[in-house]
Formats: sequence, C-alpha cells, structure tokens
Amino acid sequence: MMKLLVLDGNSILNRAFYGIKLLTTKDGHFTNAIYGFLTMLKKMWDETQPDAVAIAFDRREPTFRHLEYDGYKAQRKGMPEELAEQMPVLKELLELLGYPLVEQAGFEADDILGTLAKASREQGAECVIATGDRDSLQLVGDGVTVRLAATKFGQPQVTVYDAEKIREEYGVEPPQMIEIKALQGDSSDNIPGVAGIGPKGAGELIRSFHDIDHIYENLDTIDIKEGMRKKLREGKESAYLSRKLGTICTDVPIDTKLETYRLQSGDKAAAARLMARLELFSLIPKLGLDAAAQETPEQSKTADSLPVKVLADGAGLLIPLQEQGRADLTAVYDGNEISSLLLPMDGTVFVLKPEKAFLRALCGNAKIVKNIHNSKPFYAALERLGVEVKNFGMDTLLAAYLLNPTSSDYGVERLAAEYEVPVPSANGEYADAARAALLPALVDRLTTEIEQNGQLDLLKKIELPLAKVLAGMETVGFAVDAAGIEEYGKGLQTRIDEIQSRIYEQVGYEFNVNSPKQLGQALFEKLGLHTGKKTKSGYSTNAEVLESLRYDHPAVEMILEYRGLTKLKSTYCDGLLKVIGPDGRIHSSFNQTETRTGRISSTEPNLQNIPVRTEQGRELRRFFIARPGWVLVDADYSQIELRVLAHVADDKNMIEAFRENADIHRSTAAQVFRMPEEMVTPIMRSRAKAVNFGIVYGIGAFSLSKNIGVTRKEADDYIKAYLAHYDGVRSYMNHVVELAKERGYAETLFGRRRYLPELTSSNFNLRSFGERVAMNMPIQGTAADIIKIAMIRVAERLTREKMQAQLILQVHDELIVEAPQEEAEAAAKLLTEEMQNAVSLSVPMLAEAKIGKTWYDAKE
DNA sequence: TCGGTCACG
DNA sequence: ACGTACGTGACCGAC
Repeated sequence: MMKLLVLDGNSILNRAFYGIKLLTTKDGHFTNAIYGFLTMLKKMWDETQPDAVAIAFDRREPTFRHLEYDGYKAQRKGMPEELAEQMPVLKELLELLGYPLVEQAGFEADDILGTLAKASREQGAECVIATGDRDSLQLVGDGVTVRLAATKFGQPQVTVYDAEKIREEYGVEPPQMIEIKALQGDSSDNIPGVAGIGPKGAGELIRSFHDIDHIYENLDTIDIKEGMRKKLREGKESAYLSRKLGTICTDVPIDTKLETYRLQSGDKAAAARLMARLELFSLIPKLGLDAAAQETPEQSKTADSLPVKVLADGAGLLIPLQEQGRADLTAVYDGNEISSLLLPMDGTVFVLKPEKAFLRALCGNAKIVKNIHNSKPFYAALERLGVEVKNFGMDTLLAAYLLNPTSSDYGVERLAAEYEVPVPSANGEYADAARAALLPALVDRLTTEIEQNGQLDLLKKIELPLAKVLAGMETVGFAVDAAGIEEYGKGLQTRIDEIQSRIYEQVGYEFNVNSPKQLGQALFEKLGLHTGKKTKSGYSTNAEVLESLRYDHPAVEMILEYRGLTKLKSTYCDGLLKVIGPDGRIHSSFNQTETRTGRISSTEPNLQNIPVRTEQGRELRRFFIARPGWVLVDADYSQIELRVLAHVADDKNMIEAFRENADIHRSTAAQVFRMPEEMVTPIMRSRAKAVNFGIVYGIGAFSLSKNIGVTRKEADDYIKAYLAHYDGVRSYMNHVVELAKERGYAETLFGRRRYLPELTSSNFNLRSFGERVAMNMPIQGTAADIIKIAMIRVAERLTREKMQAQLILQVHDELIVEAPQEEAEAAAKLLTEEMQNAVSLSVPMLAEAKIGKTWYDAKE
C-alpha cells in the first residue's frame, strides 16, 4: 500500500522556531527554524518511511479580516521578522532537496492536509499527517494518522495519534474533535467557541451528547446544570460559526494524484551548498548529503578515489616540495610526538613517518612555506626534537578563528564547507588523508579572506607567533608542591566535616548541602527563611541570597563557609592533584581559539582562576612554586582595560589622569561626586571603581545599583556625572555601537572582529546584549591583543638574550616567568619593559613585576 | 547533558 | 515595557 506523508509546513516551522534558541549565521541571518524544521522532517521521514511526501504551506490572500486593526496586529505578532525571513529560504532548500511543496492561494495548510488525507483514503493509500497543531486530529480515521510534532529542549519530539489514542485521550471519536472545538473555541485561530466553556466542559458535553446538533436539538431537556444551559443558549450562533470555521476543508483545488508527490531528485549539491551558506553544517551528513557537498558545480559526480601513497622515507619529497614552494602539512600525533605526516602534492597525498632529519630539512628550508591546521602541537613536537621552523606561512585554525571567533567548530571539513573549498575527491576511507587533501585550497582561501578583512598583520604578527609561545608554556608547565596541597586539603576536609554536622544540627536532619535543590528545601521549607530570587528549577541559593539571610538563621553563615571550603577542596585541591604530571608540574592547555574577545583560555586545569580574593583561597598560591634555585617573576598591567578605553575613546580627561599616573578610581570619584580628590572617602572610591568597571562592561543603572547597593536613581546619577566628565567616553560608546550596527561586527585596535547579529534582533534583551558587547569587546579584546604582543616579545627576548628564564603562565593582564635566581632581576626588568612597550598608546601602559619563591610571594 | 554555583580577569 | 554588566572553566547534582 502506498504511504503518503503530508507535513503542515507552517505549523512545524513555528514549533521549530519557538522550540530552538535563536541561531544565526555569522553575518546575521536567522536559521534556527530551518534547522528545527529539517531535523523534524528527517525524524518524520525515518519513522514513517513514506513512498511520497507533500509539504503544505499557507498562502493566505489578504482578506478583509486581515486588514482590521486587531487582526493585522495579531498577524504581525504571530510571525516575528526573525521567523518570516527564514520561510523563503526554507522553501528554496526544500525544493532543492526534492520535496514537493503544495500551496494554494486562499487556503491554509490545514485544508491542504485535509484534502490530501481524503484523497489518500479514497485511493486506498495510507496517509500520515505531520503537524504541530491539534486541529488536524479531526482528520484521523481509516488509514489516516496524525503525528504531532513538538520541539523540546531543542530536540524533535513526536506523538502519534490514531483513532484509539484520541479515544483514550479525549474520550471521543476523531470526527467529534471538531464538535469539542465548536464549544471550546481556539483563541489562536480566532475561533470564539461558547463563552464560559473551556476544554474540560466541552469534552464532557461532547462525550455525553455526541455533537452540538444533538445538544441544541435537545437543549431544554438534556441533563446539565442550568448555568451551562444558559451559556449554551447564548452561544448557539457562535458554536455553529466556530464549527464551520474550525472544520478543515477537504476539497482544495490541488493535484490529488498521489504519484505527483513522489520525492524528486532536486539538486542535492546545490542544497548542500545552501546549507553550508546557512552554516548548518551538522545537517549535511544527517541528511545524507556528504557526497553531494563535495561536488562543486562544475565537477562530475564520479569523483575518483583519493590517491594515497605511503612512503618509508620523505627524503624524495624535499625537491618537489621546494619546487612547489610550499608544504601543506597534516600531522597525526601520538602523545606529543608526530606519528605521521601527510603531505598532498599534485593530487596525491603522501603519508610518512617523519624522522627527525626529515623534519629538520623540511622545516629548516626557507624556500618551502609551511602551512598547517593547528600549529601549537606541531611546535610542541618540534621543540622536543630541537627543530626550528623557518618560513611558517599559515595556520588555518587561527585564521578561521580570526574570521569568526564565535564559532565552536574549526574542523577542516567544516571550514572547507563554510568557505566552499573544492573537495578533491569523495574518498572516505582515510579521514586524515581526506583532510590533508583539503588543506592547500583551504590555506589559499583563508589567506584571501584574512587579507580582505585587513587581518593579515593580526594573524602573522600576533596569533601565529603566539601559538609557539603557548606551546612552550604548555611544555614547561608550572611546578607545584603536591604534598603541600594535600595537607592543605586535609585541613579543609576536617573543617568541612565539622561544619557539615553543625549544619545538620541546625537544620534538624541530614541532607546534601551541595545540592541546591535539597539546600533550598532545607532553608526555605524546613527553616522557613524568606526566599530570595527564584531560578528556573526552584529557589536560588547563591551567595547573594545567602548573604541577605546571613543574620536570619545561624545555619546560613555555616552554609556560606561550607560552600567556600568545598569549592577550595574539590575544584582546587582535588582538581589540581589530579593533573600533576610525572615531572611534578602542571601542564595546563592554553586555548587560542576559544573566546569571542580574543583572550586565551586555560583548561585541564584552568590556571587562570586560582583563588586570590580571599586570604584562605590565596593560600593555595603558596603551593605554586619555582623549581629549586629558581624564582617566579610575576608582572601585571595596571588598569589595562581603562587605559585602553582612554586611548580608543580619545578621552582628554581620562588620558590626562593616566599621564599623571593618578589613582584612576579616586580621580573618577572626585569627578562623579564633584569634590577634590583629598576628600574622597574609601566608600566613594569603591563606588567609582564599580562605575569604571560598569563602563567597560556596557553599563546599566540597574546593575550598577545592585552591585554597589545604592538606589537605581543614585546609580543613574553616577553614570550621568561620569559621562558628563568623560565626554570622550560618552561619544565613543555611542559611536562604537552605531559602527557595529553598520558593519555587523565590533573590532579591536588591531582588527580583531566579533560579529554581532544580535544587534539586528527585534528582541530587546538580545539587542541590548549586542550593544553592551559592542562596547566591551573592543576594550577587552584590545587589552588581549596587547598582552599577546607582550608575550611574544618577552619570549623572543628571553631567547635572544640566551636566558634560561621561561614564560609559564598568562592570566589576562598578568605574566609569570620562571627564572633562575641569578636571572631574576634581569627577567623582571625585561618583563616590565616588554609589557610597557608592547604598544604605544596615548596613555602609558604601566606594568609592575615582583619576585618570589611562590606565586603567593610574587604577587603580594 | 544541563543548570546552578563560584573561582578568576 | 522590556530585564538587566563583559569574558572564561570546573564541579556538583539532577534529569
């Protein structure tokens, strides 16, 4: 028997849009509904395995009803711009994929579903209706089932309705669904129903009396409450109108020959290209378009398999590589060692196990430009062998990051799709070889893009050399005193046990204090404390809430201490002990393509968030040490972000303050509170400091007031006073947002970009967020650029001056060098100089270095 | 896997 | 009228 799948295009698109968080391409086109629609379509297809498929869309002609004010507004509200723009793109994509679309002027998708369901039944075929609306349930019957689509947690979900399921859920036969609706109405569809009757009442009436005809024919005699009888009597006209409005039409003038709806061949390659343009890369393999995605429009569909040659020795490659002038390297690692190297040349991928001599010859040959995807591990491997790289050309990973730092996937295959790199073959056997074969074209393509963006300097002078510095830092690592951490942890544990039992005593029963859920029950249900904020899943128990309850019950303070102690114990003591290497050092990974602002991040472990703000936490830094006979030199920038702000905003007053090396928070306080600096109290200074921070983050009066505990009005006055005095900052903030809106991205002094599709959103919150980011990213990002330059200069100079000292850590505005005792002073001087001279701005960049045996001592 | 929490700049 | 400061990563419990 033939099986036809009919999709209600509009309703599924709607469900997808509201069920999946807004996704955009990096240039700001919304794609979440398209993504959701296709995953739903795929699921429906897989589950039903139909022989034919029709996708129905509304094509409502403007009618008088739509021109009425209310109707117009409802219409607009029902279809936000973010969704509307996805509709035509989805239709194009569906056509390219070969799905027959059905529309008929003046009819809704529902009516098309009804017409095709009826046609199927008449032709003895099976019909599966896929929709997000329950309206279509009235169509269920012989050979017709409805699959109700929903999107929960971003995942497609389907509930199957046959006649049995409807009887079970509603207690009526499918055709009676329309009788229920006649009484109940449907506000979203402008169906009035009977006033005062809801789903429950409507269901009961229809279950008892079958349909509205029977109800109204016997209205005076049927056994119902008098109130109900009155409502029904008054709503009679409305009920009949509702039934008429809600009845799905089954005779839309469309083609009802089911053969028409067989899947067509479409243009798979074009569909794959469109999906790549929409940056919906994960869908390409899901929809089985991998092969199509690899066809360029000109290419034939019969790609040869990729020739791969395994070589015992690479020596023979050196001459041809030199003639070619480039080596596009794909390395495979075993630990830190390069276990094989893949080199595409003239359509063949050569695979070899690289001996040190070969690597030295290749990397040392200045006539061969070396390109690679992800240079950091390559540098780490070469460093172990003592091999230097001359003439390094391109790292496609870093280039792709500069082109769009918001992406979360910089895999070669995905980049090849995004940047429409021709794929040399469809060979899927050797994934590494296939990737290697993509590299040359990707290198060329990304080089062009980077040049077009004016980011070549940023790439070549900052990111590429930084990768080598980071490789060095990872390799060297940071020495720690494991026994010290262990003992410190034991002390914490003793105290944790003690407090835990006291908390149990106070609350009256034992529970998991680490569980926000159980803790919420204990505090707010058992102890009856006032609930503060709520979270999605219950009461909020964060430090801010607990702080406000501190004096309401003795348990609260204990819980605060418990939280602090367990954090130190589990994240820092236990966490750090787990990652100490056999050399007694911690080798964190420094990720260069993770943040959207250009900062680096640190993982496994994160060494950029080791406690410092409280003394108890700061103690941990005593266990971060220099090796015997060596010391740590720790240098940090003073107010780097505010100095950057003074420069980029070209704010005369702020520039002057920094040139005079003023205490910037004090000087801000003097301005905001309009008084001489000598009269600024510590409270005023700390408030001014919060204002300075707020400015950098894209300030709002509400958050500032919350942060410093003043009224919103006061906070607003502070901001006004601030902007009045720092007029350059005011105009900069306005300008930078406008510029970002115009260009679609924010950028740093060095041309690092962050695309901000949020700025075009019609959603107030999202757009406001975009505006704050447009203000913050150039500041945070420029500061990140500056310290990266400093790192490169520090590392180069340490090498040039043949010092043993090495850079081991960066914490955003702080650099740590491990140096032999006798190099300490020289290293401190070098660090300060290179940090201060990394860039020349309209304000001095001040950095200060300190020396100590431990991180604690070097940062006092 | 996600949300809540909290550590850092 | 909206909901409310930027950027990270790790751990835990709950689902």
